[in-house]
Amino acid sequence: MIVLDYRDRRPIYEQVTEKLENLIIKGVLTPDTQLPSVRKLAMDLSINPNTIQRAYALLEQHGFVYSVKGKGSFVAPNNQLVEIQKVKYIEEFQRIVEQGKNIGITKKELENELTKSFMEG
Amino acid sequence: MIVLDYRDRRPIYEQVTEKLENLIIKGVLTPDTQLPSVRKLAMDLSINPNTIQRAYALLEQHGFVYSVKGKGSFVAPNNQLVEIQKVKYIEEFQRIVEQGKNIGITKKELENELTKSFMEG
Amino acid sequence: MIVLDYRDRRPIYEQVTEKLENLIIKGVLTPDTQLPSVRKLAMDLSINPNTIQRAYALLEQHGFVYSVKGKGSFVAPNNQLVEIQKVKYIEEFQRIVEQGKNIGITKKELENELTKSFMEG
Amino acid sequence: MIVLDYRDRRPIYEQVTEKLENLIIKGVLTPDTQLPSVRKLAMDLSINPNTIQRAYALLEQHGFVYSVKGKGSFVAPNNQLVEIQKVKYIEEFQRIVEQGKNIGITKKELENELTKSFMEG
DNA sequence: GTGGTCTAGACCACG
DNA sequence: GTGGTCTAGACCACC
Repeated sequence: MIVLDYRDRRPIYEQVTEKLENLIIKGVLTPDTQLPSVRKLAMDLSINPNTIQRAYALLEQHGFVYSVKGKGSFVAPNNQLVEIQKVKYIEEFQRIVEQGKNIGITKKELENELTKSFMEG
Repeated sequence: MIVLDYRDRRPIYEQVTEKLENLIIKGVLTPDTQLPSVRKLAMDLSINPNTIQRAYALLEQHGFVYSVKGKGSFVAPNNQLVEIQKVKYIEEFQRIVEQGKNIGITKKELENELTKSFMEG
Repeated sequence: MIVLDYRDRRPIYEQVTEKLENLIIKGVLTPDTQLPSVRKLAMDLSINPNTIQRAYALLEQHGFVYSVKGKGSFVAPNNQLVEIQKVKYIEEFQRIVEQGKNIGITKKELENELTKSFMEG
Repeated sequence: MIVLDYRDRRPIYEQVTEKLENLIIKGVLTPDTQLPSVRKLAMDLSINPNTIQRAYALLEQHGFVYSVKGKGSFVAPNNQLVEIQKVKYIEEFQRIVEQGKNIGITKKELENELTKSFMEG
């Protein structure tokens, strides 16, 4: 379900968080579904439980998950989750566009790339 | 000429490198112009000379600058530098668009953001 | 495993880098093998950890190694590394042959040296 | 007569030395010819006289030149000069061949490069 | 424990 | 004065 990339420069817990968030947003994990336990997921990915713990904490902080002591972690009902996620994404998108303008990229060029990206995928 | 952002998660030497590369690409710093000395720029930004040293080393690696011991660091004649830079940028842009598709962003939304970004700036 | 030559004019971090690259190319260090930690290797060679750090950073840049924060540095799967290395070497070889022609060395002489070198080793 | 390359990583005085040595070995500068004065050559190359001074000192040390106080520097009668030069060169050549063996270069490959280099030039 | 960044201060080679 | 290397020691993020 989740594949880690140790050559990715980002920390493992961030990768795990992102992957799980994507699964939730895409609807693969539906509201109130129970996530695998910290220990189990840690075993599956053969990494340290602390790392999963941290990822789950982030998920909860981001509002994707709620945890019940003694029971486990569950997917939160995604009310405005997608919206929040989108807003954050848009902010990053604008940052990178700004950076592009700094090195002389034109609007046209970016639109072309956009078209290209949305054709194939 | 350069303003550091200590809240930026990236290391300082990377920020300095990027800022200087932008200045070169934009033509503010023209070929064979002498950059400020390692020590002077360090003083101006009130950071350690080693950090600037590292930034300059990166700039040299990237081909934006050539350094002569005992003389100083100079802007390199920019042959295909801008092109290389653009290619790298486009790759990153595609990565982020891909990520957007993963969370359900539509082509239309991104095009709107593009228009917005290019209006103001 | 590594022996430093303090009379060598090249900086230490470069010597370390080269030695490790050779070990990887020769297959002594195989893909995904963990390198000694920065601090340990520094102790073994009785030099400063920063110097090893720099060597490892170079190795990563050259694609010989990938580093994971908190875990360690590992030998990268060597895709075309050997080929790239060879190309660079050939370039340097041509440079030195060119230099030889400048001082009147003949092809014959160099061929003799070649034979000599490949006999002993 | 001499062209400097400021992007060459070697120090200027070494470049000057090498260029002059080559001119002497090739016979362009014949024994007892007077070299340009330190100040004049410095002016011609628009570099610091100290640098030329150092190059001339090296040349004298290497035996390519003898200097007469108050008169100037003169090309030495090249008795065994070429031989000494060759010996040094051969040593370096062997070093680089050795390095090639370390990364798995074969004798055949180097012989091919040799042939290539001596064809064109 | 690991890798990575930064500072402070020294020293070298070069011009 | 310049760039470049190295040491010593600190701190951070990560596992």
